[in-house]
Amino acid sequence: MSIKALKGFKDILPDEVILWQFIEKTTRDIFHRYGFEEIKVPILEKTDLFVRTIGESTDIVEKEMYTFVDRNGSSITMRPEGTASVIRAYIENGLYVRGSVQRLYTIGPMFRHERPQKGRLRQFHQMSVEVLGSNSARIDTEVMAMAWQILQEIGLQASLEINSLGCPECRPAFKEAMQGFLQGRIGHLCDDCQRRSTTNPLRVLDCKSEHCQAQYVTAPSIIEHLCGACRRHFEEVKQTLDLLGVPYAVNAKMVRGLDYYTRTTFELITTELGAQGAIGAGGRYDGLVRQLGGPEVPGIGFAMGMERLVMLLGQKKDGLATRSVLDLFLVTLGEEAYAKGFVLLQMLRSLGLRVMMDHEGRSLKNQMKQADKQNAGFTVILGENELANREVLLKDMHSGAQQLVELTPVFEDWAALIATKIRQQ
RNA sequence: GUGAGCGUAGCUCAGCUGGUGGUAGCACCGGGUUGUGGCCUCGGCGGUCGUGGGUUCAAGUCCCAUCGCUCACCCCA
Repeated sequence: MSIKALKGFKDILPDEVILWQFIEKTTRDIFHRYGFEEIKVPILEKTDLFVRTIGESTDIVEKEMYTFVDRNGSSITMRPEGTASVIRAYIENGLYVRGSVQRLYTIGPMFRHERPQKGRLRQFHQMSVEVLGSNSARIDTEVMAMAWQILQEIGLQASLEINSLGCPECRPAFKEAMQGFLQGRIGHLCDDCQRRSTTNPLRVLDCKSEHCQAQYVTAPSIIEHLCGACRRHFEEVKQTLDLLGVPYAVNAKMVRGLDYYTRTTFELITTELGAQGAIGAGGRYDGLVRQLGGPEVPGIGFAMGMERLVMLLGQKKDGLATRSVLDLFLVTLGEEAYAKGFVLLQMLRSLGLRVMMDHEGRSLKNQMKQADKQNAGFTVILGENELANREVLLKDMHSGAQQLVELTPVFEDWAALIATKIRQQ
């Protein structure tokens, strides 16, 4: 085996795909129930799109993007996240209409050149939603309630943590307060926090060092620095979450990695995934559309990591991962039966049955084994005797019971007769 | 980018202080039934011990390098 997949790029094999399909189907269904429509956007975009939305000094832009020069010399990037592309499409296609609210979702791969580890890949997949055009705190709540419902219906445990990052009105004051606070104890902080205190003072709150966290107990709280409007917004979000019975915890120290967030931010967190606890995250980004050259349209969205959901679901291993099943395996004996069987096979498929047969010239016994391996519900045995008598032997593979099914002289009717018989069982 | 651990059959792994690669499990193929699966049983296929160099009479085992994987840091879905 000489050529292998790239580091951080994974094949998803059939057994695991079953989990993916279950999650995707469940999630799509919920998206639709909440009035979301699917949008498909390109995987490649101009580099500038991500630089301008995600933020120049974020880790994603600084060192994680798959960026290269296109044949015409322009810089293009494989998307590291979905929101930027969706907003671009929203503006470019004029999806905004005065007073309208768009609910969009998209599912697909994202790319970040990071060092892979448990729950972190270079190509990973997200299901993400965006609501564009509403300032209402109820939208924030709806989006979080939807995320919560998805986990419920998939059958996963996680906790919802929320915070408010304020707006351009109130954040500068908090940033200043934070810097002042850090200045006073800069010598007691870890190297990372010393660096962050100038580059991105809010980030220190995320530090995992116990020593630093001990310092931050008395740090200024963003929530206490919110302006009146942001405060009222956050209060309404909390109240309406309570109203819907969605459990959450306020985490005033939660910071997000993308620069565009304003007001409400949230994360769905699990402790069962090693170091990668976030299985979904999002927030409000009220200035983003305007910043990209669109109208003054507020937005909110979130993304869930497919691989992390799949991993969690896989860990539960409660028999959900049943293999795909064949309705019928067609067993033939002899040349003539094989020829007739091949035509019958196609006719049965046209009638909607999942049917397979053997082309390797295996013995009856071996064909039965194949049927078993494929998890076939039934086998139909078509041999010389059956052909002569115009009948087939239908065997229920679970009970082992078998019966003769009488056919007619008209070959074209056989498939329908067999299909009917199977559906009666 | 930094650190640690691990690379033996398609997969999961034994292999002690160096002394001929395991009747190992799963999977796969075939027999035990001249037309019948699962269970059982018997047999078979299957390995450049990641790669290259070194030490040694002798290296899967020790040393060095290299590649790969994994986990963690950073950051994030």
